[in-house]
Amino acid sequence: MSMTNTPPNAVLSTRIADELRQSILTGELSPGERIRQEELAEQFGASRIPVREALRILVTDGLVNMVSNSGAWVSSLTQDECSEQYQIRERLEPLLLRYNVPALTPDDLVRATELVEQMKKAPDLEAFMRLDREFHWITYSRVETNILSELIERLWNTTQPYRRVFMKLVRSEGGIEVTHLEHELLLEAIKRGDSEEAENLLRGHIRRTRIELDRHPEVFAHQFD
Amino acid sequence: MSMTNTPPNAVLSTRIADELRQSILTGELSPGERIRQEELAEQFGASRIPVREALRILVTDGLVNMVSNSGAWVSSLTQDECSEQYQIRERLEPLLLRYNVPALTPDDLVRATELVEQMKKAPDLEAFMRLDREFHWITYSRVETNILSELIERLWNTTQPYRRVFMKLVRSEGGIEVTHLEHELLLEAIKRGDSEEAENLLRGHIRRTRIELDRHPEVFAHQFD
DNA sequence: TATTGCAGGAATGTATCCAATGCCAAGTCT
DNA sequence: AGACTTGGCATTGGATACATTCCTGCAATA
Repeated sequence: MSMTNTPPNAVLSTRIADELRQSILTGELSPGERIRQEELAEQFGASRIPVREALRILVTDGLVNMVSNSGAWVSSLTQDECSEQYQIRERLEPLLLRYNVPALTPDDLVRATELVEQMKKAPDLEAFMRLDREFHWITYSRVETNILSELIERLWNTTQPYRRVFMKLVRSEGGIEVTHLEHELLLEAIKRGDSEEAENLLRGHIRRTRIELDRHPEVFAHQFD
Repeated sequence: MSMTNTPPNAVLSTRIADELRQSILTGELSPGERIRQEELAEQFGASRIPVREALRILVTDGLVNMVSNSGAWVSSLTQDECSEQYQIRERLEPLLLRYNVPALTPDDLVRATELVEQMKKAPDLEAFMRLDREFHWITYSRVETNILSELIERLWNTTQPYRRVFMKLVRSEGGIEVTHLEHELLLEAIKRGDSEEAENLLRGHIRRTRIELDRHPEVFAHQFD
């Protein structure tokens, strides 16, 4: 998972893009929030040119929207759009998983097992989300797929802010148990090398989340900060 | 289908991007071809700034690759990458079709029927591809899906150069008949409102093309012009 | 009172100039 | 002769300054 490890001496625009991406993924910047070029330029001690390039990079990532002569905003999703993205994930992630199952190494499986256990004892939401992301990503990144993995990472990223709010809700209601069970079943199928069953379980895992999410419109209540 | 109708007085960078996109889609620019900023700037009578913005826009479209301090190229695909994109399309386009089938109007169906007939008598390859694209797009664009349709248009665009070469091959061998039959069956299923069957037919249509394409490595022979 | 028109200002878009990077070839050392 | 270094050139990256667009608010008029 590329998790945006800051390149130390890279080109300025990509460094700014990475910083911004992290700010969005950690929730420091919220969906709908306005982004002013000049403000950012000052903040980074740079001119507006690399800031603009950075914003365009984030448009590519789906994390920012730009409108001509108007400005840039952190991408925000309506409930329908978020549901749509989950439906796309339902169809694509099983495909990526199928590519990977035969290629996973014993080390991958050990690590994945550890992660499933650690998730059960995750102290807070951020820790859980990080572990969850790493777990799934291990099962996705053994085979190098140039387009599919990027696409899916993008979908994870754009839906992350809403997943955070949603998980906070579900977690406080104790409704996280099903997720652990799903992870265990999925992991077992992967260990057996049963790609087809793994695909089905993963589809169901994503699908259940989508359907639960569809029942929580309040997650999408406060658009436009 | 947004087919890039040049906005007359739009922002310069987007106009340049649109022109370039057309050049790539029509085959005027080939995959792997180098793109020099200054050259383009001169060609458009502009400075390099809007050219750079245009290139970033095309990166978002997947039509251009940029490398820091090195340059930009028209995106090129290996055979594996192209096959991967087709597999993604196999899973996503049926989903988009399912959204649309219940919403299609009688006019849509009339137009789609016309297009299927016109495709049979298409005088040349470019005409066929244009009609084919319009046919499928009619069945995709009645329902407004914000992410899915963009995604699929992007996949169509990035694979277009290879589809062109491939179709030239198949067409000259008279192997286009199956496509016409598939289109007819698909259209009939849509007319009946049978979303599920339409999904299956569409998946098969894309899948067959992918498998045939997999058997023609010569399509990907001349990378890097 | 509602609507239209006109500024004024703030933010984005573009041009020009300069800096930094990377590639390639010529030269030098071993 | 071969491999490493070095300099120059072509190209991209960034800074400053200016032009353009859009939005907002006020005022004038119907």
